[in-house]
Amino acid sequence: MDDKIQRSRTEEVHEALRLAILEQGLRPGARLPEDAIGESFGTSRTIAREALGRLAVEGLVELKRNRGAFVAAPDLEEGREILSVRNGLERVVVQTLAGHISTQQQKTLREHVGMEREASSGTTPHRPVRLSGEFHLLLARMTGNQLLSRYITEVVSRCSLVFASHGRPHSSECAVAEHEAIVDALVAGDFEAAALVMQRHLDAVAARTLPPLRAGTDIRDVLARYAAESTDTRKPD
Amino acid sequence: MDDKIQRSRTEEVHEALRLAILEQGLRPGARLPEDAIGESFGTSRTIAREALGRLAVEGLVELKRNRGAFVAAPDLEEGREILSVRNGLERVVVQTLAGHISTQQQKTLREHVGMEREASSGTTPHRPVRLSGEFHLLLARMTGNQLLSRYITEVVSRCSLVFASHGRPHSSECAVAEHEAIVDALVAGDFEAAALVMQRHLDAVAARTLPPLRAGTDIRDVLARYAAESTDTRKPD
DNA sequence: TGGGATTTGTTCGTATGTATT
DNA sequence: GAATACATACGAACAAATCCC
Repeated sequence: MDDKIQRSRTEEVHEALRLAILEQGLRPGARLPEDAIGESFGTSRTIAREALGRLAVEGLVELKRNRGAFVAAPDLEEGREILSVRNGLERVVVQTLAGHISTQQQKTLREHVGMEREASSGTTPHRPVRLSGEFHLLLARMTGNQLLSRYITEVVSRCSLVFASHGRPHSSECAVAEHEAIVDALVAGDFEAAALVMQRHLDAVAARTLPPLRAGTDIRDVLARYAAESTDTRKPD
Repeated sequence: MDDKIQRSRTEEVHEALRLAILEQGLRPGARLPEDAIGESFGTSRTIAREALGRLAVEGLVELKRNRGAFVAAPDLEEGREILSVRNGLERVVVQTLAGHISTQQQKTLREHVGMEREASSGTTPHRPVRLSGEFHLLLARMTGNQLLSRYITEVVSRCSLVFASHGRPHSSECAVAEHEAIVDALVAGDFEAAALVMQRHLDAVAARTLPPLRAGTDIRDVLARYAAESTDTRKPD
């Protein structure tokens, strides 16, 4: 018998696709035909279809009725929405964690930040970005709150997608320092301080990646925030 | 041709099942065989299966490998986790809304609270509960933030499930007064005040339904929060 | 322990709807 | 504007796993 846990075929495909999207092997807007996916993974359309369905729930792919699946291409307005939610969730994380960091956990966090620092001087392009995201996932998991972990995973993934769609390569050095400050604050145990550092960190990330709104960018991106003023939530298609 | 929007068969079943679970037509722990569902809705297993998959992502049903689907039966620890997350999300809601309530929106909210007040003196058992949940959904939708709406929908649903599993019938009169206070605070535009009222409201809800933690409760519920210190997230099955 | 009944996991074929020339 | 090409929506049947007697 296998000693690795039996994982459904669907979950395998789901995870693989997810990685491919986040690593930008599949770019935002790319088509995802069930046939092609099934063939790639040596399975049938049914599995591919189910995996796509779950990715759609997570917001990583967009499902268009009778037209198929596409890698989600969130616009800047959507990016701001996601960051707004993420802010609230990360606040819960630091609230839960502040003053309850074990020495073992502290060690784990310090080591991770160390890896980030190393990677930041390396040449691989998206490795620092991935590590940066994993820092937040690490924190979320330490809360022991499964739902919180799931949501953080989701918003971090979607943030990556937003950056992939609109961000230009940015130096992530400052992010490392900010992560360090977060760990310090959590260990110190002052919740308010930790919350503030976290919020400023996320604001900084946002500023680095969603800043422009300058001339030359897609006009629709600019208009979106004004269109959002009207509170209708239904979108015709 | 139909003038109502074409909705996929899957979505119909998904929504119907969801309602059935929330209205407690299907009790927590109940089996959900694909066959039976398909037959009930006059469709095949494929549709039922997909609907169940999505409900699983939302946390309303639990999928056991090769054993089928069951209505989720969250334990008290899970209930606290959900409420913790919900607290953070609702905070974002009031943060976004405070001071930005249009007169039309105010009217809508007042009317809803009015309905709640009426229903609270009625005899139907779960109607006040549903209305109470819908109040929060209403607020979430008013933010215009789609992700936030989705998450709030999910946590509100799961809270209902927690209450269904562990709550005893509780008078919801006080909840109406609390909802009123929230609207007042939002209209007044003081975010901090609104956040405080919202948090106290959720704490009150929690206290009414998940109060114990006294001697005699399941010890594992108490220990779980300490066990969370160790950061392993995998559960064997 | 074992075998039959039941339920899920998966595949593939047909119908339907959308985009394109 | 109609016909063609293509991809999805849905369903029926087979294979494998689990449960129960």
